[in-house]
Amino acid sequence: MDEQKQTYDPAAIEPKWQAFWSENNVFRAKNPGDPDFDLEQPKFYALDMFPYPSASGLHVGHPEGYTATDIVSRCKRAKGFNVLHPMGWDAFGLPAEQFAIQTNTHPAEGTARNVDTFRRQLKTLGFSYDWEREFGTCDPSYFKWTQWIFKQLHARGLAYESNAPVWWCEALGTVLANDEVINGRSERGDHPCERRPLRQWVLKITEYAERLLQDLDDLDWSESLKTMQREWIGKSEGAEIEFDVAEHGDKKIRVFTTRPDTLFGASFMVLAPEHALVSQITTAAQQSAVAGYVKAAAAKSELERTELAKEKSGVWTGAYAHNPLFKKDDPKGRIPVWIADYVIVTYGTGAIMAVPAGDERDFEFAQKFGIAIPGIFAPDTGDAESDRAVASGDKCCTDEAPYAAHCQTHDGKITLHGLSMADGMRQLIEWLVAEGRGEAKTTYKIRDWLFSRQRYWGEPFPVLHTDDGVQLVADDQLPVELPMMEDFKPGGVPESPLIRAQDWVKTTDASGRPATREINTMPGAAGSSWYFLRFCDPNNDNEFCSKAASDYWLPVDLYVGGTEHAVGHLLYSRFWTKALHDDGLVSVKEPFHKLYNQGMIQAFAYQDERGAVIPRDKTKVDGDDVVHIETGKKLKQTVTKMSKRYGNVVNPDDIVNEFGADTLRLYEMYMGPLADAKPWNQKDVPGVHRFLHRSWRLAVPEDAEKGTVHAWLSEDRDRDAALEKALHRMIHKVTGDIERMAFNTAIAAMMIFVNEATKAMDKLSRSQLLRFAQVLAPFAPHICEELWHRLGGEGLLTYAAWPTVDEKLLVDDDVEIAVQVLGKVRARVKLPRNASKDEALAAARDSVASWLEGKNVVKEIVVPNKLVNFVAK
RNA sequence: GCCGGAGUGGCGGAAUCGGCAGACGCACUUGAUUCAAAAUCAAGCGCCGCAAGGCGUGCGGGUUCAAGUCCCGCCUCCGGCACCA
Repeated sequence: MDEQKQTYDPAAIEPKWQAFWSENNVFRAKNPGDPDFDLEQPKFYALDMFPYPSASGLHVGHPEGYTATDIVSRCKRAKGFNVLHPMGWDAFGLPAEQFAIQTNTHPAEGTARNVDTFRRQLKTLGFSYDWEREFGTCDPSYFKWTQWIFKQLHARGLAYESNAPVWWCEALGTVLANDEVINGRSERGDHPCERRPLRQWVLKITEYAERLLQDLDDLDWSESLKTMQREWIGKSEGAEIEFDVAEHGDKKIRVFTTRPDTLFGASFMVLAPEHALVSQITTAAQQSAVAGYVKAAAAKSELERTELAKEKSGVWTGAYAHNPLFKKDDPKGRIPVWIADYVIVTYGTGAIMAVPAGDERDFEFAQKFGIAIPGIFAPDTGDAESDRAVASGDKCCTDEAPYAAHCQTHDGKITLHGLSMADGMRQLIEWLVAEGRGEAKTTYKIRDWLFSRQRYWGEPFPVLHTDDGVQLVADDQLPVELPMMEDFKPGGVPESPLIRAQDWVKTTDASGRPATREINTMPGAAGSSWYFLRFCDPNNDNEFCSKAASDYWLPVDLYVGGTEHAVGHLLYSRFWTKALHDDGLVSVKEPFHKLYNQGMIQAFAYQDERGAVIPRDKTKVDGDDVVHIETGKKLKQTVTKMSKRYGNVVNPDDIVNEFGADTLRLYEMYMGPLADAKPWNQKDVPGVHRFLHRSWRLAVPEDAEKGTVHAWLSEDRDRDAALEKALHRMIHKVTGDIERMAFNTAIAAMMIFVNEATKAMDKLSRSQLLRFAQVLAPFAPHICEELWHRLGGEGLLTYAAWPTVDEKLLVDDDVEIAVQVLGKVRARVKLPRNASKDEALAAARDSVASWLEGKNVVKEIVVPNKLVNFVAK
């Protein structure tokens, strides 16, 4: 075949096997309809969050998750599964365009180059992807179907144009969705954003809010991620209640509350400053104060509004509302209407009833402005001072508390006293409904998905604007491709650069009438909302994905990636899947069954006594310490995110060049639990590299004259019983650990085996080494395929059946048990496995005789095959 | 403020069901090999103590024959949410 070196040489064997796998299409996944497809074979779909191909290339964080899914994929393949393990590129979007502007190139060019780099880097790592399924979201053959799906959403009324206020980011020259704006600043670039009413395309994700919430329960996702989605969806149950505005006959204020039962304690109302009623009900005397407050609130950025949240502010409108619990002419029901910026116009009805005795914010507000705080809860703490305060309303009581006796409707029909909170709410809502004053209501915080951007590098909408309104481009005209533009920079106006491509914009509709194209483009998350579906059937020109293919492959069995997509991509993908399901286009309701979040790979950094991180090139190692080169002062080790600024970024290419891909894969899996954040420690890398050398030496002699493999391995022979047991124990451990994604302990188990085998090297059999190579292969595939080949394993290791474990070999004949006196280990004794209780006690008592001398054993605990504990006084 | 997760040697981490804390790796120490170094191999390596022994999983209590693991109260760090009525 080729020149065979005797020492472990990853630089030679890794490219060799990568080429072999590629040329022979070893990792191709069979699809329904393929000639050799077998529907009986179980399937496994292992998916990575496909990367955004940035100009800086692969980061060590990428291979962390990719290695994890690759291990599972290779193991499943060996266990007889038909495995779908694809890779592609999330290639449309802002950063590519930003980079193109900076470097004065076209984003298509830069993206293609970056994709080439990523592909090359990933291929050197030996991932078992089915590269025939590769695509990028910016490929016309892909975004044709992204546009087609948009049409399906539009047909069902899930896509609409809106003029509502949206987040506009001047620096990025585009509008952004809620999940892309954090505290009023853009997630990407940290630029300030502001609310502006602009015509935009919006997707009606709110229609799916309840199902997106309910269906979370059955997913195998971490609780923290589910919590993030639940909080984002933000469901609240309660009621809407209608108040008349006094002296304004027909004017009514509707409020949303989660505690309608506390209506008895409502002593004022608050409208958001932007609320439509404000200008209508404000009295002449309050006109200027109210106008001033509204203006000031509008000028505040979102950030200022939340930052200044500590101190309540507000202005009285001069108007009064009437609490429907009281008779029309009862002055107790007459409560003032205020405006304040702690009430948010976009949530609920933008107006609240304020119950200072039951809500901390309302309490704070009432105290500051001297508004009445009517007590509505009965004392029950037993603490005199506290009880007095609760009863009089001097204390806010936000927990569930018994109602006061006077909580009774004016008609006497409802008395809350003695009821539970749930019953109180239910009865009061019933009363309000009967009175025509309100109804039960559920609200959600989630807003519809802002789906258009004023940028060039995205999917064009399949939309034409005509005098008659919006028309969708016919299916046979898809895809609508981007026009080639020299200058695609965003303009200063909130309008897409595509407006300058007038040749493209001006067109005709199907019947030849003049039309203009939609000039906004879709957001980056459009293409990533269904790529997992396309991977099932990526080369289909007639459908977005055949039903047979998606029925077979979906849902994704294992999805691995970072938490940064918790409320963006992961929610949008679930939404699109449900929408397509409702159209009968896919069978599943959820795309990702098991989701695993990898932790971030961090790096060590060094900080001075003030805590400032000193860049790596300004530090040096001095004995056991790391010191600042300029000052010579000792620095303290800390852990940070990898950052160019600190000079502690690790490039995977460097590791591959120095140690090989197998070492990189193994090291990243050995660092610690996949889900944990953990620091890269360059000093640990040679440790796993040594392990591979030791593994290699189990098979290959250093001296070429002694042969390709050790003489004793040339043919099979009797297996050494002790090694066979150690091997079975190891295989059992590794198999279970892969199943529970505990790769670090799996590797530790293999190290233990190699250590044992090294000590009795010439007792190893060929069969034992072949099986060892098989279980190591998912982690370090190249070295194992090479060992398999050299040892004369049948066919390719990749498709060799996973070794079986003989349960009988997992147990020893003798066990060592710990002997404790009063819970402290004082001796160990060796006993036959499953020795009787008496036998164990007798042996144990002898072993700790000196500890029991002069003492009275009052109790004896025997845990079979583990320990004996004497309780002696 | 609220909701999660975590805190174990010099470092990364292990302990899957309440049953021997520190697996495995790194670093370090000693020895073998070597002219020497690297590599490799062998041994040691939680803390205090000459030893016997004692102490030890963020802190303080508790349950238990037995607690890193369970309960109560705190501290610190990380992540998320945050005037959402």
